[in-house]
Amino acid sequence: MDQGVSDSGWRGSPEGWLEAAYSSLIDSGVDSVKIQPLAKKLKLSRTSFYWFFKDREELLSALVSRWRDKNTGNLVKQSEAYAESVAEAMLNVFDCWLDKDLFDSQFEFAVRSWALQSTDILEEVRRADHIRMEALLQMFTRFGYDAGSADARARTTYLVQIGYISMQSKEDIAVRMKRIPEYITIYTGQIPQQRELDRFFSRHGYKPS
Amino acid sequence: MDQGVSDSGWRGSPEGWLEAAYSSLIDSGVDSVKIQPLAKKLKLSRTSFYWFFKDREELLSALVSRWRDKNTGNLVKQSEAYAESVAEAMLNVFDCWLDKDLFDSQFEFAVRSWALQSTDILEEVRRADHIRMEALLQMFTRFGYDAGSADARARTTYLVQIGYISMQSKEDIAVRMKRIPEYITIYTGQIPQQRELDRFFSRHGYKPS
DNA sequence: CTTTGCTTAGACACTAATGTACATTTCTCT
DNA sequence: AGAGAAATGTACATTAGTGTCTAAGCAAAG
Repeated sequence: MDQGVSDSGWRGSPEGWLEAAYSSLIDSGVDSVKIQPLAKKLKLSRTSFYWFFKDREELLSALVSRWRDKNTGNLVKQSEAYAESVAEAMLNVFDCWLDKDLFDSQFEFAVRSWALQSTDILEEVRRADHIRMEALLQMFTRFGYDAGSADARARTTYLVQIGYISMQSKEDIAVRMKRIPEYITIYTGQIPQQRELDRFFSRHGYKPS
Repeated sequence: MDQGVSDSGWRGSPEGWLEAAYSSLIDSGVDSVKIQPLAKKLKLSRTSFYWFFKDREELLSALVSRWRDKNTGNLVKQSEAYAESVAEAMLNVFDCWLDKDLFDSQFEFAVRSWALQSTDILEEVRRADHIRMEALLQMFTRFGYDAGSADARARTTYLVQIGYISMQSKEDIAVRMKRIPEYITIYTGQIPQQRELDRFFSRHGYKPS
């Protein structure tokens, strides 16, 4: 039977190590994901790690799977969601940038940085980029943009976000919300309806002043 | 007297080590910048390093200075260059993205990744982002955009590029050139004149088919 | 032809990490 | 309560890096 993460006396578990690895990865990069330090944080013996994972490599693979399953999946899903206008469709995509459950920016950045030192990861990242941009391209095409325009707009939408992530800025949600209408206008070339914005704001629990 | 980098029998020099460090940094990240491996590559004794640099830290600092001096300086300069229209001004900025002498993308990416594991570097990167975006904001303001629009456009311009860098894609110059007019249209909201594009293409040695 | 100022290399002490072998503890089930 | 599986810990061998100290090499200036 599944006995959860922290059931009885068992202090370790694959999930525990993975969680610690994740948290180390996102705030200091792959090279900080080392068994000895993780063990210290978890207050476990270093070697007990080897009961759950073959070696460090296996732990890192688990981390990549986690990233792949989360970020790309949700972005594609949001870009395919129902919408009456491009503006609304764009706002669906923007949900990802504001909701940690849909898209984990820190994770994203850490993995991209990791790609610098591993060609396997670089491959993985490129695959993700392609899938995601393709989904956005589809979205713009669906709303009647011609090929060239749709391509540039899809790229702009995606790359601005990747760039933003790469700035690692920790801005207030209100500051970011204020910029949304302008972004929509630039990306789609159309001014969003007030009711579209209101629907978006409300689902993110934001009240414009 | 200054006797250059590789004058007589002297095989090492501060420049030699710095160059090796740079090349290791841009293709495998900071953690690969280690004295022992660098010495191996340079076919020098590991310890001779300490004649030129106090320690590894000092080498890394030299690397950061190099980055700071190059990338931010040129971007600001290009954003301030003379232009008759926003489109032309944008194209001046685009020079950076196409000319390695003006802006080193790989270096940029490596430093940003480094910021993940060092708060000092993060500070440094944030300072650079601020200075650069401010310069672009100025540019849009100069051409009569209102505050909100100028801000979003400056951010878009800058972030798309940072995002692009972060994709580490190695695309053909022709592929990138084809997208330029669309980008200009999106970023500025105005269609660029053919003669403006021609001037831009020509200075980058590109002939549109 | 020797001194002086660079320049290099070898030897040492240290630290932090990896993974393996084996013994031990603790929980679960009968 | 005892067997066995699940989880942990101790000890060891190994590797790759750091920085310091010291002896020696070489090039040009005197």
